[in-house]
Amino acid sequence: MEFLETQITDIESQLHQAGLKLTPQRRATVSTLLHNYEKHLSAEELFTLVRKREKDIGLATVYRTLEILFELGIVNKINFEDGMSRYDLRLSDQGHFHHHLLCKVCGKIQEVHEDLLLDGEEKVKNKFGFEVTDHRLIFHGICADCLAKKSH
Amino acid sequence: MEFLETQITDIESQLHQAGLKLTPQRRATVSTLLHNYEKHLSAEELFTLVRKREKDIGLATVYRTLEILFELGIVNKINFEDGMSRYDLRLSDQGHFHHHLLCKVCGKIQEVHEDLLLDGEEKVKNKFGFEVTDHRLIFHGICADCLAKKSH
DNA sequence: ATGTGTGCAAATTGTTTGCAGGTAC
DNA sequence: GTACCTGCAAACAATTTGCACACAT
Repeated sequence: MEFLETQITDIESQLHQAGLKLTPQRRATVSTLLHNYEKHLSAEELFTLVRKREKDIGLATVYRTLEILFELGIVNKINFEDGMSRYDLRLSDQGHFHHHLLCKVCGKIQEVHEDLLLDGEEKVKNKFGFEVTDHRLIFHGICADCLAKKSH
Repeated sequence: MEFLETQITDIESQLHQAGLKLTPQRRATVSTLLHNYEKHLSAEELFTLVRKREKDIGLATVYRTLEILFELGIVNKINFEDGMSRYDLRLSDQGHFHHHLLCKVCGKIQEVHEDLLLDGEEKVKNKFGFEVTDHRLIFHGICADCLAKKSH
């Protein structure tokens, strides 16, 4: 768990570099995000969780904090076509090989930490002169659990 | 341009198979989509274009038509994180190797029709037991034009 | 004192829905 | 006449914004 504290300190200095503060509300938000990094929370879901710990916080602040974290490149904003944005921490050690599997039966989201793009970014650079800074890769399909249930 | 008529006839029979009709409003919507297939229109943008041709149509109908086309797998619904869904025809001849480059400077969206995923779907199947039916791949970055302007 | 941050409620925006009527087989 | 479709306006839901106040330097 000291691992999480390190991450928060890290984020705090990134905020300071941008002339921003890590207020109690922001600390609670970031910390809750860190504790649920694999859950792909929406702003409202995050808000309900944060509020359990920090009663003095409003939904707008959560939105504003997420926007800041997004601008600083600390979180990714991902849309799984379910009507709202979901937020995903970009932990410094996991590089940017981070994709998703979205099950269209149960809605579960799994993470994939392998490089499935291989030299895709190179190809794009060579062929289109396009300089890649980030990407979104979501596979839609049916997860192992749902496949098993289907063929019971 | 008969190419487009063929596509519409094709879509018409897919609708009929589902017990649905290709009404004048739907025809105008589909046709406008076909004529702008590389533009990644949002529902409202499409609506304004359609209305030029077919005055007797409402925004709700465009949304309903797009929803039907999406359910039938005729269009993809893609979110470029700009606050609304955009719609992309899945032309039958281009397979499903269809990715996007999103320039964060000028907002332009380019299409990539090469297979950048290689055996990615295979890997996902083997490692996670996840059966892929579709995917979304968007590269974020800076397009050639904006790179050129930057280093003028 | 200036700039940054806040909660709350109101405003905004993309999308969906209820409804009364229209049309095709 | 049954099932599908429509436009319109109202409803809805996610997100943003205006504002008056709070806090730190």
